[in-house]
Amino acid sequence: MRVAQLAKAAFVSSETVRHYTDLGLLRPTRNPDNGYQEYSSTDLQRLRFIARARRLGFSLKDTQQILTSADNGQAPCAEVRDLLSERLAALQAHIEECQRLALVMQNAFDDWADKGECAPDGQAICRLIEDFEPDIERRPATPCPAH
Amino acid sequence: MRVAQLAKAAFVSSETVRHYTDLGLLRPTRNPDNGYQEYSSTDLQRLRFIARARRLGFSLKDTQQILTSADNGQAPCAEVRDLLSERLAALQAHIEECQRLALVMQNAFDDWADKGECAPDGQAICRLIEDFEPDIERRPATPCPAH
DNA sequence: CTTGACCCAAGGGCCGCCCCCAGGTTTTAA
DNA sequence: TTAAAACCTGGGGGCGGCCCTTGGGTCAAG
Repeated sequence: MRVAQLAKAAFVSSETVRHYTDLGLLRPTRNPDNGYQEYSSTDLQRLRFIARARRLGFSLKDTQQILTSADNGQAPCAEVRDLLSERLAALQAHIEECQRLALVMQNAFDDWADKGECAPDGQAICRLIEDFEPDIERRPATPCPAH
Repeated sequence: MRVAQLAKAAFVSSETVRHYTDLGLLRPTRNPDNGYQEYSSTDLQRLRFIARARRLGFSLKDTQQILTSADNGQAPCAEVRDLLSERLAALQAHIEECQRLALVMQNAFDDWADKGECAPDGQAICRLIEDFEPDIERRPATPCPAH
């Protein structure tokens, strides 16, 4: 199979296939006539595996590690379980951080409902923001402004 | 003030100050003797403004836009309110997506509690993952694996 | 006069791709 | 048969918001 066929069979883009190939997650051979990449059914299995792993919340690096274990004849199941619980915990922490931020935003929005416009007094930039300091806990800023 | 002093006064790193300066958010002058950047108290005000805006969930680009409006003598309040409600909506969508993913992960984890190890049968990579296909809705993968 | 704390510019790295270029190949349709 | 459309290649840049490194120059305290 060539790039586009493999991509279609796994519901990903050709660029994604090329990206995974660059990372060494897929190992096509070369057609010596034209230099094209030739993917086997094993590559398709791996690609589908990667796509599932991604949908399960694993990073590409996680997936690479799992594949490497499997390539070495290790059963990666224990690793997979551990990794998943780590990723899940991290995701839950992330969600909580996002929720805290959402609260801060909502509170600011509500507070601002009353206040009028800044007069451009040459001093302040925008009092809405400059007067904002709800709690002094210093968060490291936007966790992830929703791609 | 020089970089480190400004940074300290606004509780950010020197690299962040330099980064904002590169982006044009801060406009120091040059000390001709040694080439050092010299920041004014206006820069400190701007930097604190930026830090607050970031804590409120605005992106650097948003903040840049707000600062530009203010520089042009516009009162940016209306803009700020609109922007905040957009960002809040996006953040809530992001949270919901993360929550869906967390559910998927939790379900997988629970399902796997029973299943044993993959025998390394030379065929499967890891049945835990390969047998995973809870619902066929194709999510675009990890939303944001918690930096 | 030497430490060590600071400053500079320029560049790469993170993550997971997407998009563009310029040119070669293969497939399809007129 | 040929021309256009659709594919392929490698290499590069871009996104966001910094952090870190390299290889220097500068400056305050002891």
